[in-house]
Amino acid sequence: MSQSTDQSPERPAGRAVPTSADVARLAGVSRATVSYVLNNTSAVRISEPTRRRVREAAEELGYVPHAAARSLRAGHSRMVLLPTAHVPVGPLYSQFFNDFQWALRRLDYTVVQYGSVGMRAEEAARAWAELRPVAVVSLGEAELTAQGVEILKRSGARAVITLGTQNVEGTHALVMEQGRVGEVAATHLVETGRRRIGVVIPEEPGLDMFSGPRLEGARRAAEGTGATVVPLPLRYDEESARALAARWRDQDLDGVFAYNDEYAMLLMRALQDEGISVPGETAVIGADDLLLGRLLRPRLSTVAIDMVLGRELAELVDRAVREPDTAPLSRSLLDSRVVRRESS
Amino acid sequence: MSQSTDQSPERPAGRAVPTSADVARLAGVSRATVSYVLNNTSAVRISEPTRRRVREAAEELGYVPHAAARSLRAGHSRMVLLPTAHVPVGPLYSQFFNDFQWALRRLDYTVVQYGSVGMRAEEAARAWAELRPVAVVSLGEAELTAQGVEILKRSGARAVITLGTQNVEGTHALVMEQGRVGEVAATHLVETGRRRIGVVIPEEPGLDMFSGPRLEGARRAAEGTGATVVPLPLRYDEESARALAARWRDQDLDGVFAYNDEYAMLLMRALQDEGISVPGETAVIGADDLLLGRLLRPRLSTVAIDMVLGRELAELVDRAVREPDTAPLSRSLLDSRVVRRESS
DNA sequence: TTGAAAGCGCTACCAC
DNA sequence: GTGGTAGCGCTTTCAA
Repeated sequence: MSQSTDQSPERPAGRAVPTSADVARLAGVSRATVSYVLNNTSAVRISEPTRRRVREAAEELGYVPHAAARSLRAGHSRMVLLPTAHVPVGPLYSQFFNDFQWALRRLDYTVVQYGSVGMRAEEAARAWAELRPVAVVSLGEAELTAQGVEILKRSGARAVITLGTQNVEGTHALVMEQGRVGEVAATHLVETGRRRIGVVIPEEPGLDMFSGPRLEGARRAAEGTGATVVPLPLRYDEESARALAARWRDQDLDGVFAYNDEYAMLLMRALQDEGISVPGETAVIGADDLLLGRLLRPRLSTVAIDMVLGRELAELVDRAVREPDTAPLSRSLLDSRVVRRESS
Repeated sequence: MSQSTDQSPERPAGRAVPTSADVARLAGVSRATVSYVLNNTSAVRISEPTRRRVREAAEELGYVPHAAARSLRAGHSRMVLLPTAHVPVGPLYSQFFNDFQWALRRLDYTVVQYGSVGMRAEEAARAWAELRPVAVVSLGEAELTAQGVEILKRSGARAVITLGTQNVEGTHALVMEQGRVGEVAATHLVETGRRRIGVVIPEEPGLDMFSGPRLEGARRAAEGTGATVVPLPLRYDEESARALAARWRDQDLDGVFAYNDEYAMLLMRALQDEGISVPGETAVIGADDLLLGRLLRPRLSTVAIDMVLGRELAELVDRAVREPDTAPLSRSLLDSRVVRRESS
């Protein structure tokens, strides 16, 4: 809005952007005919010579239809909006994410990622609503309040789907049951005889939504077994790991679930440097089943997380769009299982 | 296009999406006034009571302006389109990416990521052009031909910026000089007395655009020094690494630049398992300076890559948009330096 | 088989 | 101060 907004006096050498009217003029037909030809409208028959003239004119001018005008006229779009606060990291997640995008594309949706870092929940929801997406799939890092959902639905979104750990009112909640990850890890440690179990909580921001439920899951698993669970804050650097390892024996820990394989590798190295034997004195288990964990000695035990297929999820989105009134679905997106190697 | 496209007979319980006309009706004013108030248009003075009535009406209806209609009217948008074929991996890249998005937002652009996996170059360019972005910043994974650039510019894009390894005609090319990475790595190996230098080439798809230039850079560095460079294809799994290590002595290699730290860790483990001492018999150097590399024994030498600030790049984009006629800028986005630890 | 025209939601001129 | 209204580019009904 800061620059001159009317027409385009600052458009230089390049001639103005061609519209369907330009194509019509060049082809010597009406705009209606142009539309029919370029959209292959079946309800109307256009002679082959006309079709060719229109196509050639469009080609010559480099005509590309204006999506905004089109969806304004149609009254709806097929845009699926994916708000992302942070680009998700990790091969597991990004693989899933690519599949998901690809599958939505195949279903003829336009997938648009909208980075919403540093906006408050409601403000962000308004920004998304301005784009009039047919569906919003929140990846969970971007927060979404009941109020935000209301705004989106009022502005025409036919499906709001949250893909995370929380369960927001009025949405289809696809839950990544992070608790299960902590649960299977802790169960494994308990069953192999550990009694004082640490659970690493990353201090890095943005991970709380995973680490919290994982800790809770671990607590659940320990309940009634006589084992205790101890939260262990840890920054992802060597200094922090060293400090934690130095206090290890004071805390009398004999097992640890280290949030994921990366934190596990960091901590395991620090423990070994401190002279604490793994798995003899302390068992260590990570999560994500990274290849790198297999390269350590001892090889790192881990929780493998099987994520639902992107294609499957895309179909869920499609169904939610087509039948907005079906009961909000709520389903778990991941399954967790222990892969025992040598560190536990 | 597949479903009934006119009006919205399938919109159920929820009343129709409110427009500025609805707000005007409820507030008892004209649509023009609504627009003035909600946009804080300074050229026109509206009485305070009227302003309040309009605001309350908008609030009550849950009115959110329609971005497509707005930009159609304005004749331009402030959308910056970021086509992404694959979600970029690695903390370095994603940090940069987040900064970049955030900075563009601050400059009042709407940042939209458009996943274009599985489209051919020209087809993708048309899809982007339909959205009429003011700028397109290609991350390099999505290919962009001279033809594609032409389409985008014809459809009103004021800046097309490629952020990658290639230099596409007609764009502002921000080059990530991957060659430098290979060059400093190889130089380091040569200077520390290595003569038969392997360069790992990942077999995973999508990495060629990095690995190719890195290999070339290594070749450049070796030139005239008497050292030879040997390309080593490697898949990111233990089997492939084991096979490569088994052939190691036949190839008479005494140093290797392993593409990045992850491949380096994989390979180093395989070499050690094969009884090849590192760095005694063979030096190993990776790239990216991952924390995990420091945890190995020997600690992994690496090439640290300093990426330009996202904010800086966002300003470049802004300038390119405001002055589309300035000479295409071409600048290097990264600087590389060797971090020598124990593996080389 | 083709054309004329209405109208999607919005903003910015020009009257009053 | 406020309202009427044209028109951005497109699709689709209705008429010819």
